[in-house]
This record gives sequence, C-alpha cells and structure tokens, in this order.
Amino acid sequence: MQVLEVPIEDAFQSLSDATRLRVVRLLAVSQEEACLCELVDSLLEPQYKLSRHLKILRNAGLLECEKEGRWVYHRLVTGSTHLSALFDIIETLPDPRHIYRDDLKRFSGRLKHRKGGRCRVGVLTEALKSEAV
Amino acid sequence: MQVLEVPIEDAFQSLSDATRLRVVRLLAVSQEEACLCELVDSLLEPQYKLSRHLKILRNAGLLECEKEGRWVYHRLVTGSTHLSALFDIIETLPDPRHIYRDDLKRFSGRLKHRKGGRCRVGVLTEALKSEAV
DNA sequence: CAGATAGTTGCACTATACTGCAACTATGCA
DNA sequence: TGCATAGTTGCAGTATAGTGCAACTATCTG
Repeated sequence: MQVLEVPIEDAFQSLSDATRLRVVRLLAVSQEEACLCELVDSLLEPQYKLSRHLKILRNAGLLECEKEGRWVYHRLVTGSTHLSALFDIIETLPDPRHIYRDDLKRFSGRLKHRKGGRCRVGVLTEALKSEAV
Repeated sequence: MQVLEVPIEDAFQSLSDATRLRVVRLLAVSQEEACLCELVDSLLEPQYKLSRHLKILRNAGLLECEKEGRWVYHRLVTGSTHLSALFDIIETLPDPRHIYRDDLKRFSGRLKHRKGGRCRVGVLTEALKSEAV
C-alpha cells in the first residue's frame, strides 16, 4: 500500500463534479477499464468533455491510463488505502435518479462490442440507440 | 443512519480546500466541537476567513452548529454512514508537514481555557504564544 | 444604556473551473 | 500513401471560488 502522491485536496476537488463522479462510479462498480469512446456511449457526453474530465482525474491521481493503438484504456488507481476507501464510498452512494444505474446499463451493452476483451469500435451511440429498442 | 441531504459533489467540493480540511480533521481527530475563536487560535487563520469556510462546510452538510450566547459551536455531522467514512479517511491521511498535528496541539492548549467545558474567552493567539514558551 | 467582543457579510479583486467549437495529433487500414 | 477515426487541446466566454478590508449584527457585561 503506497502513500498518495498527490495532495488529497486535488482528489476531493476532482470528485466535486457530477460528470467525473459518474466516471469514477462506473469504473468502480463495473470493476472494468474503459476507453474514451466506451465512456462516451455510456455517459452520453461529448468526447472532448469526457477527455478533459479524464485528464483531471488522472492529474488528481485517481485514474491511470494505458494507450493501446488508437485506444486509451482508463482505470481506477489501485494500491492506495485512502483511494480505495473513497471509491467504496462512491460506489455505495444513493442513486435516486438512476443516473449511475443507467450509465452502467449502457456501459454493459457497450462492452458486448469488445472482441477478446478489447475495444474494436469507436463511438456507437446512434447505433446503440436502435439496438436498445 | 440517514441519507445525505446534500449532493455528495458539494461534500467533495467543500473538502477541496486545505483550510477546510484542517478544520474537519481537527474536529474529527479531537472528537470535539469548537467555536470560531478556538479555531482561530488553533489554525492561526483570520476569523473572517474561517467563518466563511465554516459556512461552506455547513452548507455542504458536513458541519452543524449551535449558538450559545456569543459563541457558536461547530461540530461534525454524525448519522451518515458515508460522511463518517469520509471523516475516517481524512483522520488517517498522512501529515508529512505536521500541519494537522500542530493544529491539534494548539487546539489542545486552547481547550484548557474552557470553563465547565464551555468557551469563555475570545481569540487568545497572542496570549497563547507567550504561554507556549 | 454604552462599550466590548464573538461572529457574519457586502464589496472588490484575482484566480480558477467548466464548456463548446474547431483545429490538432496519432494510429490503423485500404 | 491517403483517408478515417480515437483522442487531445487551444481559445474564448461564462461562472464560480478564495481572500482581505471594513462595516455590520448580536450578545454579554459594567
């Protein structure tokens, strides 16, 4: 277990945005990693917006990412007791408006498009809509 | 155990400031309540600054306060699982520069000036300095 | 009642944050 | 080699946050 390399204020700051909380909760609950296009299809937010939020979470020490060809996989940082505890809290927050639930549902659907566990397609939002019917 | 009445984003936002973290940690570690003048003497920050930070923490649902004559006692909100977990994290954060430790030390000294567990004096910073020698 | 004092708040200033648009880089594939 | 596309980023506009100063309210005490 290592010590936080970034001031905890930055971690809290990074969690003070609704969109970023959605990203963190999605990755925490699903215990998955995700690339940007999958997050776009799950949260239904513009790519550039999520890209920037991911950067903020990365700079705050909450996310790490790995580039794999055209795709960049993002996942929660493991190995910090404090961060894990924080993720636990986020995972169990109430979800009265089913925002997190719906994100997860779309994410699950989106994951089916992976081949061998790897993302092989870009943003599918429109295609997924018809599929959901 | 009740549910958070305030969006958790506000809680995280309120914890994204170093001064506010010092207040929360002090109250969490000491398991005490404190009035503004005691906090001024403990954190060595201007009264108006702390007053505003306390208000932010209150609005975020982390603090509650009780007025008692001229003094206003502030304490951490109890009764929320999520908040308690958050306070636990904050209590155990590393303190490499001994900021929290020094705050607590000054707070302990300041508490000795209470009579019957109640604050009876205002800001003592200058007086406490000579006392510490 | 008047003065002292615990605490709050309006104002002004500066700094930082979020967003959309559009241009950009980087990689894979035909 | 050239195009499509996953992802990033500069710019501009707007909104919000932190701070100091000074004026304010509320309460106790002589």
